Amino acid sequence: MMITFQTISSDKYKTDHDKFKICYGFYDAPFGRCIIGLTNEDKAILHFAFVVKNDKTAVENLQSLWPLSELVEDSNHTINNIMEDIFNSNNNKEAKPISILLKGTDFQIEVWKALVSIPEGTTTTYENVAQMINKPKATRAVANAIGKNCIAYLIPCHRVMGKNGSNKYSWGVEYKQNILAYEGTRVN
DNA sequence: GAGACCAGCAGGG
DNA sequence: CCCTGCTGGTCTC
Repeated sequence: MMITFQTISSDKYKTDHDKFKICYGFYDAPFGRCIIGLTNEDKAILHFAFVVKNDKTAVENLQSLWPLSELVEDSNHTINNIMEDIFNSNNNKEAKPISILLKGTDFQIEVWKALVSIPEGTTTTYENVAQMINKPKATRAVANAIGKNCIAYLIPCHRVMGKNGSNKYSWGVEYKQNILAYEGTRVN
C-alpha cells in the first residue's frame, strides 16, 4: 500500500488559517467500526479512529482535534470507496496511493512516518522505533508520540509492543489485538 | 523556565 | 511482583 504524506505543525494550526472543511463518515472495518475524516479538497485522510462509545462522541472527538475546522458529513460515499480500496487491495498493482495529512510536532511526525516501514503482520518494540529515528534513548518519548497518533491502522501503531511485555493502545488493547489478528490472516 | 506526566527499559530485591 | 534510576518530548503553570 502506497502512502503519501502531507504535514501540518500543531503550533501553526492553533493560530493559523487552516480552517478547511473536513468531510467525515463511518466505516465498519473488519476489526471494528471506525470514523474517518478527510480534507474536503483533496481527500487526504486526517482522522481514522475507532468508534469506542457511539457515533456522536466519535464526531465530538474529531471536532476537538480540529477545532478550527467545519465538519461536513460525507454524502457521496467517498469514504466508503476509499476504505473499500484499502481493505480489498490485496497488494494488487492497481492499488491507488493513499494520502494522509499528519498534524503534530516535528518529533511526532517523524515517529509516525517511521511506523509505516514496519511490515504488515510483524511487530516491533518502542526501543526499536527509537533506534529507527536515531534517538535510541528516546523510547519513552517515542511511546508518547505513538499514543497521540490519530490515524489508526494506516499509521500502524498497533505493531509496536513493549519489550517487557507491556501492551497498551489508545482505543483499548482489544482493538490492537483485533487488528493484528486481521493482519495475520491477510499476510497468510 | 521549572516540574510533572508518560503506551519504556534495565536492574535489584 | 514492586521499586528505583535514567531517559526525552510535551504539557501546565
